[in-house]
Amino acid sequence: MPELPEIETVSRALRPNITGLTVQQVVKRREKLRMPIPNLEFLVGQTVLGTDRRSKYLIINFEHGQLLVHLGMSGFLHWASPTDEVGKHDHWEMRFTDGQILRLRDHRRFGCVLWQPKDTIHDALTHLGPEPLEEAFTTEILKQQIGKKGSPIKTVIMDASVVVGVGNIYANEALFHSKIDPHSKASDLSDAHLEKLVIAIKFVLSEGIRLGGATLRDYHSVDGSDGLFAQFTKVYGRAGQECLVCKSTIQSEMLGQRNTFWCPKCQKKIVKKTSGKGSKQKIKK
DNA sequence: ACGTGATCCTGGAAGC
DNA sequence: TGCTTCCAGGATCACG
Repeated sequence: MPELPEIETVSRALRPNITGLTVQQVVKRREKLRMPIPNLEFLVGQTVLGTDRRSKYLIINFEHGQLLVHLGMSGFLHWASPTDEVGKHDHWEMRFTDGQILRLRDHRRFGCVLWQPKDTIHDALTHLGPEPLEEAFTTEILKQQIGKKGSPIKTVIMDASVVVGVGNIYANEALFHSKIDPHSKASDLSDAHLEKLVIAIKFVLSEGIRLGGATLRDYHSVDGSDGLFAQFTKVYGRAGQECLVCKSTIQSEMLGQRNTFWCPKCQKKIVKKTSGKGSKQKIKK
């Protein structure tokens, strides 16, 4: 389940190895992932200038544009040599003139490969909200993005048009760290709550990156990755277990079709009271 | 305009 | 043991 920290980790790891390589061949073994893979034969002879990330898209830079690779939830890139066997779910690859092959494997096929010509923005990226780890992502910006949205705050922060890169695991964890009940209506949050939430989102994503993408749970288990995942999550996947802070039982429930975990004691449901003149924020148990 | 929920896909876990 | 059912997830689309 690659989320923002995993993509950032992949981008950083890939950069020194791929930069400067020249494409010899592009091989498409399956036409359709989540979206059709475009024909990219025009990349032959072009040299990789570097890698980047926008939202959960890995960006591979070329002189005439950018290759956007989304790993969906089960996708990953791996290096191969010409003699390596092609896996059942190796759907696409770039071969370079030095003999290395970069393969996209994605058994659930939720990923996609897109091309974005220079100085244009692909349709898939136009509606995206701010990057959570940039300084420009502030309490004020989050407040603007939320506007009058009355949905549960957890659903709202997972909406990529509000802020990108906050997947289910990080949404659960960020709400735990900010002590906000996931059911709270987004528009009911005060500036103080939003400030805590912004700090928590930045914190959990940064921690994810620091741990090299800790949430690679159903990833091919490289030794120790499971341990990192368990060490990272305070509420996600811990329904029925003790809260690590207060020992209350962690609750779980489907919210917005996603499994949601929270501590009923540490996390308070926020309800805005609109009695009489003006409105006051009140924290309700 | 906004909110909700179905859909895509498949390996592995859980249940019978 | 072997079969079936369920679950995970992000993005998109249809509908109310």
